[in-house]
Amino acid sequence: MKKKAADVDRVFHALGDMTRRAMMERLSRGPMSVSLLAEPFKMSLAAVVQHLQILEEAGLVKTEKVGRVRSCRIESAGLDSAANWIGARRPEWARRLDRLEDILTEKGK
Amino acid sequence: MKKKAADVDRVFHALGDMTRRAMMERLSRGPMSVSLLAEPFKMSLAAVVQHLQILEEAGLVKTEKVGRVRSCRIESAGLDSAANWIGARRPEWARRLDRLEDILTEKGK
DNA sequence: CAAATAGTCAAGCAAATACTTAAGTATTTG
DNA sequence: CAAATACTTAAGTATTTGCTTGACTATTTG
Repeated sequence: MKKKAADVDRVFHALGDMTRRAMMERLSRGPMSVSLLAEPFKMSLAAVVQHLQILEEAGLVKTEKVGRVRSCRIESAGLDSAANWIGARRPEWARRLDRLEDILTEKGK
Repeated sequence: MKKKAADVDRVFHALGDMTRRAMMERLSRGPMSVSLLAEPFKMSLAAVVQHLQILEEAGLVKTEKVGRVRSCRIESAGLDSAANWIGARRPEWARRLDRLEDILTEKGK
């Protein structure tokens, strides 16, 4: 159940890029095809696909090709491993505050 | 209270580098001087300081110079903004599971 | 079945990044 | 006060990265 360091590395490296984070942002609102995903970006489709590959290798995105269209969606495994890494490095008192905040927010919602 | 996109960018960019994450890992076990922090890395002290600057600009590390030694420690502001970004993009069901896990873990400790 | 669609692949280039070396500045310490 | 310590600064190099272009492969659609 332990995550390998190399996996965490891929995840953070992938999220280290502005464009790739924007793609995650887009995909977090629902799955879509490669060309629809690429639409708002001022770059070639090939470039978008290259970013997509990096996200996929990091376990942040899962894609599936049906016919001639490849559908992309967020895979939470990657984001989970990033969240865990951060959680483990944050000082204990900060984590406690978060938990408090979670509880308070729960009520508000 | 809202975080600027540029701030989140700096944080993820900073954490996107292997060496810088290793530094965070080291600092998460407690504050230390620059040269002690640099010790396990096979690179010049100057290179370590450059990484340190990036971490500091991202709000991930705070440093203070006393006499001739600069002391470094983790600052949770940066990690918080990264955690928030991830939390916002993870599908809702994943976040709920996390909260459940938190509650369960609380008992175990 | 021809044209359009949706992506794939590979080579190459320019900018960003990580790292080095070398010389310099404060601050201890013997 | 001289030597050692703990960085600091600047300039240059080499690698990595993001992106482009152009040619190519499937899969629809009219």
